[in-house]
Amino acid sequence: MESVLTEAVALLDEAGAPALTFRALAQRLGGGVASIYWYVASKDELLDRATDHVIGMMLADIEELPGSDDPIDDLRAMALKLFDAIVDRPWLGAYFMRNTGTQGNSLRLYERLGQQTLRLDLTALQRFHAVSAIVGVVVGSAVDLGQEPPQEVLDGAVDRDEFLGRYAQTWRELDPEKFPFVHNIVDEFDGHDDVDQFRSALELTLTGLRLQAEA
Amino acid sequence: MESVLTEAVALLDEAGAPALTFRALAQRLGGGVASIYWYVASKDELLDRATDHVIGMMLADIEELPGSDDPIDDLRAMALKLFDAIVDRPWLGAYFMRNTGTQGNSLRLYERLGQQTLRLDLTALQRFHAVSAIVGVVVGSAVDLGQEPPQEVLDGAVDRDEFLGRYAQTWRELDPEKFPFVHNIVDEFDGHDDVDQFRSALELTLTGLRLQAEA
DNA sequence: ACCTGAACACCGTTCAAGT
DNA sequence: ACCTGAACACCGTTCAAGT
Repeated sequence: MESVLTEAVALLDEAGAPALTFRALAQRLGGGVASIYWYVASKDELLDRATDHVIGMMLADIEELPGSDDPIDDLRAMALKLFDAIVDRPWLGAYFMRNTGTQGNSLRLYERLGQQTLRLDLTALQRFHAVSAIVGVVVGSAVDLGQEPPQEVLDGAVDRDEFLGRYAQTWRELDPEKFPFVHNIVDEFDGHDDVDQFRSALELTLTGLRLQAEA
Repeated sequence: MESVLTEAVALLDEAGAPALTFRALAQRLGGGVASIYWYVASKDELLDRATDHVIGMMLADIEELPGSDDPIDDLRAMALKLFDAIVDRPWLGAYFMRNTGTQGNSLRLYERLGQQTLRLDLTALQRFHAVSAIVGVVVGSAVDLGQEPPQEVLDGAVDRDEFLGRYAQTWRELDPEKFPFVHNIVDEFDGHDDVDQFRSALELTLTGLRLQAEA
């Protein structure tokens, strides 16, 4: 069972979600296709368990964080750790936090984030919404990451900066009258860093949260 | 071509992403499977174009909004319209704003959101990040919506409140020592409204943004 | 308890051929 | 320019059968 999940995650890491096939997995495990059905009932369950498996590792990372006297600083540190893990595993974007409700490591992670809000002067409803918002920021960025590489970049035929630059160029050729915003930000888009984008989005949410807690 | 997209969207609306099949689509169009390949080069392109098609309708909705003297109020109104549209089409969650960079209605929508930030006292970088953050909140909530209905609810065998209540019950049975946060918010989770959750997440981001613009 | 081979139904995609 | 039937390679899943 353990090795089924390990190899499933390895396949996902190596070539993304489409690479995780019962046949490919069986071959790696040196067995038949149908054997896997003894461990999981369906591909959905395989994906769920594989995701839960890596969330378990993320959870271990997060529990090692030092912690501070500011719960919002701690939330930021935790969210950044999550983001880092998703950068390393873009396929997670599609499955991360899919089943918070169901038992397992997703729930433990959810709890861990939520515990920081217990240290803030908020109502229970505000806490529930705050954690949803933070998870939402992470998932929103994760989805972005999950579908960014457009095959040419994966092939190494063209690097990310060149790819962004190409898009930026088509933006610069748009009518400035009709696309004033795109023209305003195109230089920022060109060569931008995903982690900066994530940090900013997170910061807006955390600022709003801090204000709410101090009100 | 137009009818290909219309029927594709109809299939997606009726039974979600798995229902959109070249064979199902061909049958609806009263033709052969291979015919569709004269209009689109692949299923990915079909999905992209179908998504762009509905984003075009969302864009029309958004352009009808009255507009106010407060750009942040306008951003909130636009984001809520987007959320409403995604509630009606949960399958959008997986594809919404997947290709902002590429031409089409996604880019126009992106521009439209961004134009509101031009009315705020921000740097170009802050504007770029602000719009990403808002889109992120929408996408984050959209993904949540896209995977919520767990077949029993779709079948109508059990309604949403009952489904949430069942989860809430398993949460209440967890050890309160290990899951203090979950216990703190379980009553809020039970029977919660998705739109409230979205509004709160959006509000935190918009509050942060307003503060940034006034700094 | 754990594994297997072989089949089934379904899928996206291609291609040579038609009008 | 537009459509077709038939095939190909691949997929998740099942099942009767083995150890």
